Amino acid sequence: MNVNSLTKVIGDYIVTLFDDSEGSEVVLSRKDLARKFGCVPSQINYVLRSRFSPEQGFLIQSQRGGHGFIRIMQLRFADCDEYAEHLEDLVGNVISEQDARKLLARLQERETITPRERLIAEVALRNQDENGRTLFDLPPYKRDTMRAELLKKILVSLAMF
Amino acid sequence: MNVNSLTKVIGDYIVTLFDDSEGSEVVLSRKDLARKFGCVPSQINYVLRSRFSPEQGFLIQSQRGGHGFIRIMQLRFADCDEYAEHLEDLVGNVISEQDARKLLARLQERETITPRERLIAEVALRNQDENGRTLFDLPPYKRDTMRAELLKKILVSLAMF
DNA sequence: AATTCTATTGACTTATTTTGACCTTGCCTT
DNA sequence: AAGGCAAGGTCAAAATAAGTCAATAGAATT
Repeated sequence: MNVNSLTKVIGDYIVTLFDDSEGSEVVLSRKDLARKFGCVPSQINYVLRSRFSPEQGFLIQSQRGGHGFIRIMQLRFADCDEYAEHLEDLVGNVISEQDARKLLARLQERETITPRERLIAEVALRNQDENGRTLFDLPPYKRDTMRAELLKKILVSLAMF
Repeated sequence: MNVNSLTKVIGDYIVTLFDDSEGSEVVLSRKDLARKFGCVPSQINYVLRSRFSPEQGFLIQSQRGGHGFIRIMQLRFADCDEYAEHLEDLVGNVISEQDARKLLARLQERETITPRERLIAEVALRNQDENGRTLFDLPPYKRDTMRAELLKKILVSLAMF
């Protein structure tokens, strides 16, 4: 009983391609990849959509027809200001509890933040949320904007470090 | 159900999983766990909410759908309750901005927390303070108690040495 | 005895992965 | 230039699994 979904396996494989190639881009063939993992080609699109989106720091370029290909490029940032800006875009003006947690998890997985840093952030966010709910009786939308504010402050402060 | 509520049994079981596993994380399936203990799946959520919260030093990451899972990470040593109590005393029910900052600085100097961790804590505290002042127009005393609460939650969640 | 906190349950909701049928694009051959 | 073939793209349904919420039940506290 395999605990990993095919999507994860393929996603991990693509990440190893990045490691091996040491460049910031990887080119692959949808058909071949699908055959390699014994799945339907559209599964590859799903992997790309769910694991290599611009949100997650990747850009994808592809070509159909005879000599089709899929190119995945990893975004890089010139300086910490640019990175901070990217983070602010990522969070936006409003963010749900779930999305905030997912973002923190992703950052931790990528070793942008440590588990302890993530823990502090989560505790701070939860605390604010709880106060908003119980003390000030704030509507969900207000809490979502306040969550975004706090999360941005935290992440941007770390980006500068 | 004094000593052996199902919740306690399941919580203890999860703790044994931590002992058995080498690392500081455990991955489980809500459905299987529920079946193992003959309860409804949502009971597992209750166990997690009540025993494995970030405030208690755990982080939870989960995924729905096919190959769904629940991953619990333990970020502090289980037996620091004593020290945690000490921290609660240290912070007290009320703490000024200056004292909070001094405490964080001291902890950082002692290398109990890293500079980045201190930064997150300060950002969170300042953010809460500012909201309290500008958004809710809270009196200083209230802000001092809320500051103490947040600081304690953060420090206790790390429960460090 | 009343209240309040903690636990249990289940109906309903949301999210993720997998699969396949059908669509679009573009090189290449005729 | 037309048509064929070889990519890749889209979309939606099915399968699977977790989350939420509120009603209830049970324990503990006052």
